[in-house]
Amino acid sequence: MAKARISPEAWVEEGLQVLAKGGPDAVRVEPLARSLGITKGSFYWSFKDRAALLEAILDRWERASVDEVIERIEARGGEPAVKLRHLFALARGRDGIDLGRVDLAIRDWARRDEAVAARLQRVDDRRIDYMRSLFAATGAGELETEARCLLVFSLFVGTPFIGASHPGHSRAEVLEEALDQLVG
Amino acid sequence: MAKARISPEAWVEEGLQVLAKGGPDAVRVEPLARSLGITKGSFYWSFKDRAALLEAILDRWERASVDEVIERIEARGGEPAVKLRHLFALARGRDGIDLGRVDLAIRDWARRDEAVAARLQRVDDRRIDYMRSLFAATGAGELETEARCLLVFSLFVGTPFIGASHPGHSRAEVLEEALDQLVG
DNA sequence: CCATATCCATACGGTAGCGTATGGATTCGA
DNA sequence: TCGAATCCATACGCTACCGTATGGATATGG
Repeated sequence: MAKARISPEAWVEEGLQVLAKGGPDAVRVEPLARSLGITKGSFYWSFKDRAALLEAILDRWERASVDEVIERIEARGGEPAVKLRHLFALARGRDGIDLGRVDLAIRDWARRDEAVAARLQRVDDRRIDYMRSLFAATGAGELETEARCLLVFSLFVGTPFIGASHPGHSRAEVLEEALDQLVG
Repeated sequence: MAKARISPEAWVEEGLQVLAKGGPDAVRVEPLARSLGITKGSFYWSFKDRAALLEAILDRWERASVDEVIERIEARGGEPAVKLRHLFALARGRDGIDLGRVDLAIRDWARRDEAVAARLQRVDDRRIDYMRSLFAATGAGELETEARCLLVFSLFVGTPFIGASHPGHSRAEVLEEALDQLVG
């Protein structure tokens, strides 16, 4: 759209949007250029090739979905249970980009790309480390804590994938109840 | 590989494998033909086009991952809690094909294709209906039951997506503990 | 004001897959 | 056994995208 000059970050930002909506296979240079109202000549000035863009997208995702999220939660403070719910909400979305969808796309992507899988493992470890520290403050057993981490995390990951309905209740209600059972 | 003639089912079977490994974008006619040791001339005899194959793949998945699974569980019988664990295991894999991976690929696919989303919703509803009937037999509250269904289901869906490790415990251990907390 | 670095448009060759057309091979029924 | 139906190979045109090359436009500092 904008006739103005495009920064490398703009490619990454647009790439995140497309990744969220269509998966990594949909992140293509020429369509991206078209939706930015520009040609790919610009792209190959800023990036070596398509792979370099995907790298940059993953970098941006990692920063946004771990560092910045934890930073915000800690800045806001509160009880561990509050922080846990805050974590749940904040990891979903932020600013313009839908972090939840990006997250899902990357999880699927990781299943067929080792480098992405390694990066995802690092990200998940860091998130669960943080979650564990919050659960630990509530004084639960070790294995029990681990199980709750997995439950909360899979609730976070799995829920948006699930297409079922709950007769008589909204998904939000059921989610709320599930979190109650887990974090009190 | 086989020089022999190829049945339409063989295309679907191979398509499921590829879908599980690489997602719907990887299900392409010519590569599929090559891995079957044949050319696409055969394909366009049995199928109208690529979309028809994807349809057939989804049909096969729906039958295998709902009807056949529930059928087997009921045939085997047992306590509801046993059936729930049985369901958990059986929905993962069967015969040659890795139903768990297919499931994940389709979930991601549903995020960008309405028809697939509708079908997934139908499948998930049927699975959760069955699960609800099992939980109901344990005499839990309504909303609590609904929450447990969502938790078990998201555990099923989310776990294989999660790349985190659990210091001191294996994933299987943690999963076992989580299921204990949910179904007893 | 001009020279140079920066950024972008256009054109090109190359690859991969889709769907069609056409004819050859193989199987099957009468 | 011999048509006829079934199944498959090959060749073709078409589209979309990747990455490169080259030159034009635009900014920027001296």
